[in-house]
Amino acid sequence: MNVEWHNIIDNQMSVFSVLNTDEKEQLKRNSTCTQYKKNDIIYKEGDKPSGLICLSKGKVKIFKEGVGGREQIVRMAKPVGFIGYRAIFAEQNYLASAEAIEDCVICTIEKEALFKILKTNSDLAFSIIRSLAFELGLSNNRTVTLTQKHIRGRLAESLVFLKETYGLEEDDSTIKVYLSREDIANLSNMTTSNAIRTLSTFASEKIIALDGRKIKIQDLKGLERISELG
Amino acid sequence: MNVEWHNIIDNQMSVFSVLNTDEKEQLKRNSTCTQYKKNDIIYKEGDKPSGLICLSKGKVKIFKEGVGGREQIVRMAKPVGFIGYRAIFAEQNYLASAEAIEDCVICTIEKEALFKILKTNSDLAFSIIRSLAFELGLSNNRTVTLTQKHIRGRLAESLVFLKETYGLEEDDSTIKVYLSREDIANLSNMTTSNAIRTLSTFASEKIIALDGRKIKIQDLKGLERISELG
DNA sequence: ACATTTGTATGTTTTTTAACATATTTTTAT
DNA sequence: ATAAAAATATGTTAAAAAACATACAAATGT
Repeated sequence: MNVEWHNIIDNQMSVFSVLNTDEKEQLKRNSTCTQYKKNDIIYKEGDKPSGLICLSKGKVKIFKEGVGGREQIVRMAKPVGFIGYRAIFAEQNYLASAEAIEDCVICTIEKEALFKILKTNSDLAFSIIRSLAFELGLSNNRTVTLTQKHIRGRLAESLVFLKETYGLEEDDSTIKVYLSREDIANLSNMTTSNAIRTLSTFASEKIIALDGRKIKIQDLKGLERISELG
Repeated sequence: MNVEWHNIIDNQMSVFSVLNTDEKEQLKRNSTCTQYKKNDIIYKEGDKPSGLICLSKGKVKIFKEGVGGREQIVRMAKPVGFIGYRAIFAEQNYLASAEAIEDCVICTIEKEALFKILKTNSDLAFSIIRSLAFELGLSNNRTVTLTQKHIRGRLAESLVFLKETYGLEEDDSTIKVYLSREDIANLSNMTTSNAIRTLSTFASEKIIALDGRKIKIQDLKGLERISELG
């Protein structure tokens, strides 16, 4: 627990870096950590959030079910980051579901303890306001991208997005996340068939190289060009 | 100026209702009001926000330019409400443009004055956090709707959305906003031709009645059914 | 009052993408 | 180890929506 906690709270990148020792101690006393296996559901659309979920280890997809149960991924989370923070701050139930795409460790901070500190620490409030506003910008961008770009543009953008979110392996070309073709399709608003087909086309054009779920980016500039043109 | 100000600050619906008299006075001293004519641009994608813009009178569309300059409306603002608050709180430039679709009166609160009060008033901070989180939920919903529903479903949803946002005229059926077919198309992610065509179809099915830009909803239940089915 | 532009309407064609079908490979469970 | 299930791959067909073309009406400027 302590090591996970250190990861979340004391991390330089964390919004909690603005808290003092006492405040951190308070949050810690009101938190619990849990482990999830790959493919485990962390929460489902419609559930009531009990606290702020922090991802300490592993990767998580956040998705909504649309027309006919068709899944749209709206966010890909990485450590250290929050999951489901929109619902807790909007004081609503979850509007999306979260599923572990790798084994994960998450810590949940109780809502009351968090809100109490939020009430007195304006730096934390500013941090959260900035995060939500930033995320809203991303969401509006995604709306335009997914509705206006063609299949190749959407897939190219998703690959660039995955590279920027999770980074590259030591070889400096393999995207550091291993998604099913179906997940790639659900991220890019297309059918699984079309994701497979278009990935194959990119591979035949030497823009990427495929090896199972491993995706190597061979021509980043080319990929970005396809993404921009739509 | 005073009447506009009253409209924005003292309104029950306003997030500023949590402020005390002194705080309201502070904001007022650091605000300016301007008038805009129909079709005037209030700000453009890429501009730097100078303050928090409050819409006191009139209606405004917020839109992004996508592939090939194609416009996607991401929000429709009404009085009393904010415009461009995402950018100011994310501390970014605008990611969308705002245009008056009617003659408008707007008041701009200087960023420094607003942030100063935000620093000391945690209720205001909570209000803003809740608003941003709520809006993020709407944005994610829209992403799924616009990508997954078919033309009829998207248009039906837009009409219901416009009715819920702006309400109905005294006749209890005419939507209280007068948009061009092009704007309706840009709200619903379709071409102008398809918006015109599908509106005509709805009219021939007696779901709506058209008279110029006036849209009467004749069968709300039917419209909602089409929207839900996609 | 007239010409010009802008908005509305509708038919036809073409492109894009989903749906469907069917193998083949890989993973998982027993 | 082997059967069953899931994931991947690719070809074909069908449906949806965009693009294009053209006509007409309404608003606007001179």
